[in-house]
Amino acid sequence: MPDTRPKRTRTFEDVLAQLERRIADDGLTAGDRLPAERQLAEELGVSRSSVREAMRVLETLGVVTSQVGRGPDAGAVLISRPDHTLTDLLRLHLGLASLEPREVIDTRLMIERWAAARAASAAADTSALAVALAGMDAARSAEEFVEHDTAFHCAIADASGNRLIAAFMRSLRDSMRRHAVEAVEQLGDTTVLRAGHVRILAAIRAADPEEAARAVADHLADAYPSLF
Amino acid sequence: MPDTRPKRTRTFEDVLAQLERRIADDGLTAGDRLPAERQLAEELGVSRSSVREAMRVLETLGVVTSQVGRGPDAGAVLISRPDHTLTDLLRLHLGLASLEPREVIDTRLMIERWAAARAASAAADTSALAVALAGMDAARSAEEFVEHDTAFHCAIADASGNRLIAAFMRSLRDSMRRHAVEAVEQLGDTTVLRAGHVRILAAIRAADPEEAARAVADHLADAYPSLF
DNA sequence: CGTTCCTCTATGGTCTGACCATACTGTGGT
DNA sequence: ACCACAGTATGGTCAGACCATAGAGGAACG
Repeated sequence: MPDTRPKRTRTFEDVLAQLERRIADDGLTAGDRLPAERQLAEELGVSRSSVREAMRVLETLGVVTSQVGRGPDAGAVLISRPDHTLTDLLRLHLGLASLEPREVIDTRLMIERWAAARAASAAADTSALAVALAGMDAARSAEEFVEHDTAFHCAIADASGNRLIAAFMRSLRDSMRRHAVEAVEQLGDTTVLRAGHVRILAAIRAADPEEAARAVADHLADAYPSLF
Repeated sequence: MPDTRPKRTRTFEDVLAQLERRIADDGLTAGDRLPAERQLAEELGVSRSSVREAMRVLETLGVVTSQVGRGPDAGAVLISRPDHTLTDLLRLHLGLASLEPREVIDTRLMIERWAAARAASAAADTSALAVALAGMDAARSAEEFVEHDTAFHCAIADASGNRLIAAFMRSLRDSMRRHAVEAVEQLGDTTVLRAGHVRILAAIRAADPEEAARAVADHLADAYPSLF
């Protein structure tokens, strides 16, 4: 008897496993539709409540989205959006005080250094970076500035070509949005931040990975002086 | 009219918001209990189904765990386990083909270089690393080897002192477990891997961050030759 | 033939009420 | 002091109902 653990399996977990298996077996990808809740319940021999709880899990994990109504777009459609999941994850665990802001900032620094270096090596498209830069120059409030600043830094992650890194970057920014606005307001003058952005962009365009990483590190030190 | 979207809010999302607010306001942390489902339903004026769906989301995000029965340990208890969430997230999105293994490996390399360097700088406790090393020497199968190998690499992340990084590392390893076993089996001889581990451990003990990062990078190149 | 309008229907979202297994609580007997 | 047993609060599940939504499909009309 190798398995002495009773390890009760709840019904919705079984539904979850069946759905995951079905996705793998049928080779379903983003855009494909899952059967309707009532139909799934009947097929699997469970109640609709259990199916719904499984759907809620998949939705939380950014794997499906649900639309009411009728037609090709209605029902549970497979998507691929890990962003919201990570954002919720970080926000909640920050709220639970089980993660320190310092840990999040350090993680962001790690990611952004890597992404900038990678973008520089890959001769990535930098047009999104330029657009965000212009947006920051036109910003007339801290919130507006932070919005374009976020776009700039997420564009760096996008330019790295790694979607997992990019999703993580977006989530880190989103979960720290409040801190970012406060930091910008405390700073008052944003010219030093602009200089940092220009330097990062130049390094990526010059295909200089090490300079890009250094520029990012220096820029974050400017943005969060209290943490360095 | 900047916001024409009615953006319907489902009941369980409202419950989620209320719960998050309550956690923040009451300063609840891991170990504290949430009210019972029936009580929450009555307090918030919603059905128990909606409360349960919200609970399922929180459970998926690694914020609560539910125990049946009665007593101090029963009911919904706040926890702090982002590990399973991240693991599920990666596994499902890999299954959906919305993430390439290459992206996951790259992410792991980024994390582990950072963690090793940080551990070296922080003069971290390396006893867990030594234990895992001994475990690998005693391993008599690829699975067993990978198990201790995972422990070794997670110990590096733990030693960095950043719990977010550590959780991410653990999830990356878990979601790539199958690949790791295959890689070890293909490699056959594990002496080169052992040498890499010894070098990493030595660098961390010598408080040499740059050598630690280099050692990790070289080691991963040895472990996944097909990807470099 | 095309267009407009209305009805039908499948969908997710919500609620109610019930029953079950579980695991502690408390009581009563020894 | 101990033990056995009924009580009870908990999450887990189910069945069935109703609602709002939004496309599908046909009917009426030009």
